[in-house]
Amino acid sequence: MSAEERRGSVIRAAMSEFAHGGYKGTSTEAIARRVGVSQPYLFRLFPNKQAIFLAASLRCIDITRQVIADAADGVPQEEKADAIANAYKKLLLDDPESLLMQMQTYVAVASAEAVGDHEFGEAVRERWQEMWDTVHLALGADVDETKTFMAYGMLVNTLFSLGYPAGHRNWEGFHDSARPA
Amino acid sequence: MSAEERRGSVIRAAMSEFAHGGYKGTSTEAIARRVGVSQPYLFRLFPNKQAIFLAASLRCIDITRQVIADAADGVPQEEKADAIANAYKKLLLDDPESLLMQMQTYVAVASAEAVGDHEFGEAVRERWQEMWDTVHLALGADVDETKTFMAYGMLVNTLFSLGYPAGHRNWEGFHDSARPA
DNA sequence: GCGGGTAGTGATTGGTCAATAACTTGTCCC
DNA sequence: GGGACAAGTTATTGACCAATCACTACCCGC
Repeated sequence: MSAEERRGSVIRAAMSEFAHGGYKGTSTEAIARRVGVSQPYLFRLFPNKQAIFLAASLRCIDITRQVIADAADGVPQEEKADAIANAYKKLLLDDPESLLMQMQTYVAVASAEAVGDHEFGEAVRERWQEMWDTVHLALGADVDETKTFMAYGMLVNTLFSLGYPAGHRNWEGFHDSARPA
Repeated sequence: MSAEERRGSVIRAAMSEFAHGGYKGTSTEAIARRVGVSQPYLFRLFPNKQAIFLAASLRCIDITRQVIADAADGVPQEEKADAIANAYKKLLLDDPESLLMQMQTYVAVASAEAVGDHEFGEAVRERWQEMWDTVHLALGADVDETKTFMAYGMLVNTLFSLGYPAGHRNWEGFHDSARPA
């Protein structure tokens, strides 16, 4: 297998492992085991653990952005907001690791920024902005509407992370499929 | 110093340490050093590391809830939303560790729930619900208004965590004092 | 001045982990 | 068939960490 292909599998494995364990709580050994290679080989493919985490973070945001873009594609303007919202809810249900990795990314950026490391945050912000802009354009480039839409998304993220069960009153008004089991 | 007082200082120290390092990234040694006691003594005051983290999480939510309650106290109904929003933004600026700890709590709950541990989440949800209800009552118990208000709060959390600098277009529409430096 | 309870420490243990260095295997080209 | 390069491994190192155990120091009532 070529190094580039291996890097791809490493990123996929890293997303799963980091999603559950976070940066510190995930060993490079665990990632290597999931990929099926030896642990030291990871350091031939990436300079260090941080680089693997960054790649996983960016990939996670890219996937989300793609889900949004696909959902909005070919849908009449007035239905785009619903289409994106439903696609995002479906993503959360079908692939809960995606939300976990997203949250892990946020705390990792916040922690890095807090100690003066801005490189990691810069890379994440760049991709995150692409996601924001994808939503913005799809919704007709209305600043307030985009902001409100994203705000509800972040609230869903939080309720989902906190494990609020289906039927809880905080979920009133959200579509059924947005609720965790 | 009494054990109860010590527990208080431990929780305060733990909030700072866990905020920056997360659960796995923070050693009990670091907490003990900040408190000024030996590391093994922490395990006389708390049964284990998890219990310290939980106490720090709950305290963090309590503080936020109190800030909200104080801000709404004695303010005319139509100004409460602004008063709470401004007080929350002030909290984020004055005490950034508070947001970090909040985010660490969210990922910790999500991770715990993902592996079938619901006790930690249950304790956090209980306190978080008190915070939600405090906002809900202050804003006049309108379900939709509360939800939108909280949603904007969660978006501010995310933008702040990602370290978006002041003046960035994503912050348009938010009050100046909500922007990180 | 002594007994008991409370606050607190030192030493240790069994385990984990990122990263480096040195070595091996396979393959393709000339 | 040999040389060169890419893919991959084993062994190791130096550091860190949660938790337990046995011990000490102080204070209070009597």
